[in-house]
Amino acid sequence: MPELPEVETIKNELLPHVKGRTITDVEIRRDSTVRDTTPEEFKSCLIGRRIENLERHGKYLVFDLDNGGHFAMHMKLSGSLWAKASEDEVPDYVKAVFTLDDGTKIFLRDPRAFARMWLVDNVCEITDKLGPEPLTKEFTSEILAERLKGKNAPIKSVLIDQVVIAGIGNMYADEILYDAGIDPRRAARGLSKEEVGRIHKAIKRILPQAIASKGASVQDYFRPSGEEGMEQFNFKVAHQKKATCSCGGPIVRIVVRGRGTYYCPNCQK
DNA sequence: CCCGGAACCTGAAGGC
DNA sequence: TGCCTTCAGGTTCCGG
Repeated sequence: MPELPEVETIKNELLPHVKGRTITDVEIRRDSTVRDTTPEEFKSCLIGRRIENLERHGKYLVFDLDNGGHFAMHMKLSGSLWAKASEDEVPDYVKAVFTLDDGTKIFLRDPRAFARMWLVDNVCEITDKLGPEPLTKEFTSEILAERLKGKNAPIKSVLIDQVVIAGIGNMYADEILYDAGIDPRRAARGLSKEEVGRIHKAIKRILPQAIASKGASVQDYFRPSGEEGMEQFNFKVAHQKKATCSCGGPIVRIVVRGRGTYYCPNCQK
């Protein structure tokens, strides 16, 4: 599922295909993909616009347009963007197609049909709802401690709350807590300063490593080339059904606040 | 404020 | 083998 490292990879790898290109056509194959406006208005606002840049905010991908407007996408569980020369084979489960002035087609592929896109006047509409970006210099251990302060919810739930930190989802939260050696059920406010420091260090290690691997292809994540990411092969606990930890103990799946959670009871206290 | 649950979706996995 | 049921997951919204 696209989390911060996957959306960052999509942004990085899609950019050379779209930067400076003008949108010549938009096809919406499933109306519910477009939010807050009609597919017709969405199309008419995009056709003829040049794409100046791409931004990632948390798990959101934002296209900057030459008229100062933007449109945003959220891949939710199974969305991916494929860039193809026009006559190439077409992926399945396509919900929207963008044609560019050099003939490139950008396909929104989404088997679960949860992905959404919408027009955005000001990027603040997106960033105002999000906590800090975890990979910035400003995101220190002290800031993390501040964000966790007073929260009685399990640390796993707090880490995936986009209001607390932007971009961490279910699978990376599991990997981060394994790396930090913290039981996912621990109350956030009960963590010591040293333990918060370990989580902070794990965030700063796991997310860049996943970006270097071009994301993790579990479920339906693909890069714009159609290739898979490689980070899933580095997972220690996430989605490791019936696996054994390096300590010799079993990886266990539990449910934390309704989310499937993998961890090692022996290594995570 | 905090929490739980439903809704949105449908391919895949599991049960019989 | 094949049919049927259940599950997973991010976000939003509603209700207690």
